[in-house]
Amino acid sequence: MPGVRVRFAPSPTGELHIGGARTALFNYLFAYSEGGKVVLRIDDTDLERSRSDYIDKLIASMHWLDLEWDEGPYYQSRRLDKYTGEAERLLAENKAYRCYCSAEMLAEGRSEARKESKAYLYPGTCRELTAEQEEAFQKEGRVPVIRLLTPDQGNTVVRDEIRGEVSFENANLDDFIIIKSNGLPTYNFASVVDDLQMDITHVIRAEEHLSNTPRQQLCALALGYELPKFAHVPMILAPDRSKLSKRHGATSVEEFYSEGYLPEALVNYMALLGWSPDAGGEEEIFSLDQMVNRFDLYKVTKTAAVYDVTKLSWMNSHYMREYDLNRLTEAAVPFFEQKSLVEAPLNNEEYNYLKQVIAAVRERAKTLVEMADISTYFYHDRFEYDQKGVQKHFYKENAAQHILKAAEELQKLEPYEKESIENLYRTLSEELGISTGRLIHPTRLAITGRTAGPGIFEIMALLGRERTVERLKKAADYIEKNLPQK
RNA sequence: GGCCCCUUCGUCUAAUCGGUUAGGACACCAGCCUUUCAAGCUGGCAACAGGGGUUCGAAUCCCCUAGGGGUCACCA
Repeated sequence: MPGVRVRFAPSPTGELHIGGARTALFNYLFAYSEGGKVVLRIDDTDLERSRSDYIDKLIASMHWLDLEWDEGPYYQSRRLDKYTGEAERLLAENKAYRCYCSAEMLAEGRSEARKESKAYLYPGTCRELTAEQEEAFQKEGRVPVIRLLTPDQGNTVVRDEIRGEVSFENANLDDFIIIKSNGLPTYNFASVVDDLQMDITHVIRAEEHLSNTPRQQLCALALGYELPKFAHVPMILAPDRSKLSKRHGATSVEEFYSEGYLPEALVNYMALLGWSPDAGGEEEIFSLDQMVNRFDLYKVTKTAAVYDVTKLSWMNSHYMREYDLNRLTEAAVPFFEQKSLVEAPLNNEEYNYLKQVIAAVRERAKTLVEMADISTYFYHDRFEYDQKGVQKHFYKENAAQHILKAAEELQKLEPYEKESIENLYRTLSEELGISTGRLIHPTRLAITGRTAGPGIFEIMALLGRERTVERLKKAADYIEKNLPQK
């Protein structure tokens, strides 16, 4: 389908939400799977809530996710003449009219309707104002809005690429506002004008916009333009099936970044929320390019998806294992910095050490934050011994002597490296007449404070002879002092 | 409340024209591997919201009910 043009049109009133990010993703996947183009448009006609720092953050998040675009960003706030121009035209063609009703009057009507538990529809009070009446209102200082004149009868049918035909009764649609009294267009009008003028062929957006679509079609009809195709993708819900909000943990792309998720994992996870590639496949790991190749808009689900952090975590740990080690190291630096383990910029030696640490721990962490967390003992020995481990490994018969003996031997070991350390431990345990585990477990506890972690010989080699021996001695000391008298 | 959308394992999902032991992934459980933890491998648990139709046959088509979500702004 040549000539496909989609747009992603966020409003800069907050950080990029996971739902918005997935909408952007689907737009991206669809456009490029069809050889089309992506337009980025900033819908910033709400002066009260739009903030320029959100625009920067939004764009930064898009780049981080690697969701690039071909055109834009365009800003609605810089295209205001387009909307007023089109509105003037509708006015001239008698397809729209000025309305002088005050916000107070409307609010009154609404609360009235609420009492009767009915939906409020603007009654069309100003539909047939005479020139004299308008002049009188203007002299009073009333500033009008512009409303679209909508049909009272018949139906407006939305042809949705995902949901099929959805029919709305025009009687339920009132003469809605297209230009506010401050001269700015409303969403339903601005987005239609832009979609039409920017030659957008497919409007792919969240399901919450489905109910607005008939209004937009009415706008397009009045403007005399051809309609783009619509596709409303399902929403993303919180685990309790309510709307996703801050109380459900991370919801914005930025938060996922700072919690230590990799962009590839987030993108991969989001894609699978509402879409799945060819049937039956066991594989669920896809790069952006692979997704583009397999994407099919018509296979997007109709059902809202519950966002579940567990699967994202699994996916993230998968990407951490598979990532190029240098890239992973670079991605990890800020997180190690945050824990005061390293200080950027790292010199060569520091970088190489960090790289080795990461190689050792990467497959044991689900996020970069967790990775930094479990790496602290590679940087300092300010750790407590895990108490369960102490019971289990330190208070065993002769544990202190064993550790001390190992320390002694390690001091003399040449060369001091992973393989030779392992050999030493194997022969030493044999000499002592104990299992290698009896030596290994207390050693791990002594030099890491933990009972779990990477291969112990790898840790010892990485830590170096000095720190290893020192920590072993310190542990032996601890055992002597704390060993319960039996 | 009106209008609109949706409903398959706990979660994400698959099932060409109606005929499958209803498949996969995550999570969970068990076993294997192993110096621990992970990872990996093997196996297991687990779903068609409910009720009516249509049909030889329904997860799939129709209707009703229930539940969830969205929307009803001079927000987008």
